[in-house]
Amino acid sequence: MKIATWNVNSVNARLPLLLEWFHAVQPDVCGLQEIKCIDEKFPVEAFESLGYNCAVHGQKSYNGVAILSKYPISDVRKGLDDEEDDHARYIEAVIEAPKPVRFGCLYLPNGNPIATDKYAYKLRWLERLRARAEYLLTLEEMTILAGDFNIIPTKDDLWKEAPWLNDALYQPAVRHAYQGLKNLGYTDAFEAQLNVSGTPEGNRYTFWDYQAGAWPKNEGIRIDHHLLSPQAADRLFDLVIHKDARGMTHDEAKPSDHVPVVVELTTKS
DNA sequence: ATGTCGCCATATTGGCGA
Repeated sequence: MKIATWNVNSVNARLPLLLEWFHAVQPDVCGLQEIKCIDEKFPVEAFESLGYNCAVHGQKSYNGVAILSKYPISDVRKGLDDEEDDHARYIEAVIEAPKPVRFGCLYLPNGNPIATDKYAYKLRWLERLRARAEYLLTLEEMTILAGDFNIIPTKDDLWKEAPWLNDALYQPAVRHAYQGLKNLGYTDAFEAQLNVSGTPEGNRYTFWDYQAGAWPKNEGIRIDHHLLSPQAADRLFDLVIHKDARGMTHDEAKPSDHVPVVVELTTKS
């Protein structure tokens, strides 16, 4: 069972590329972030024609998340909790596969610049995510929290440390909060797979900025993650970062600045 | 830090967010 996450930077601007990729890769489930549209403008029919069910939590212009699934989707939840939050950044649902998976798709706040309320919002959002993550573990289900975390977990997850020392993606408090999620009992799928089989072609980045020639210079960072509950981690079989998607074009469509990351779980009993 | 994107208002460009 293939479970993907992809920050697409506008689902409608990216649609031809997305359809090509979904047709080729055939993930069973995919979380999308930064769809940048309201629910009514999400291209449901295009994805349905490829065999996907859609659950959408959209917003005008910014943010917005969605879950696509070849299996039926149930128990859809939009938003982390009851706290007031005018950003659409979290959607969760149960994927009704033979072995059901609870899937949380998240777009964590960027938080820059760090001396502002944007950074405080990121830290608060991390506290709220931790509370939800902690609750989900009590269910003792196969659970995956995946998305654009806007967190660079370690020094190995960037090409050079200096430019990031004052960036919200690499602050000690933010990295500590990510470690805290792992301390609860979640496994970072990339780290776990790295321990088993190394990094294919040496790449571990999931994002390359549009600016300053970051992509041709391979100045990337790893910020798109899958966190697996113990029940899901026990079934981790593979993880593939689709680096080639960063160079994809399709007619007039340009690539996202993020690439898809696909986790494969075994379905044997 | 910035060589770029995408969205939107009320446009034919500029502000915003990333």
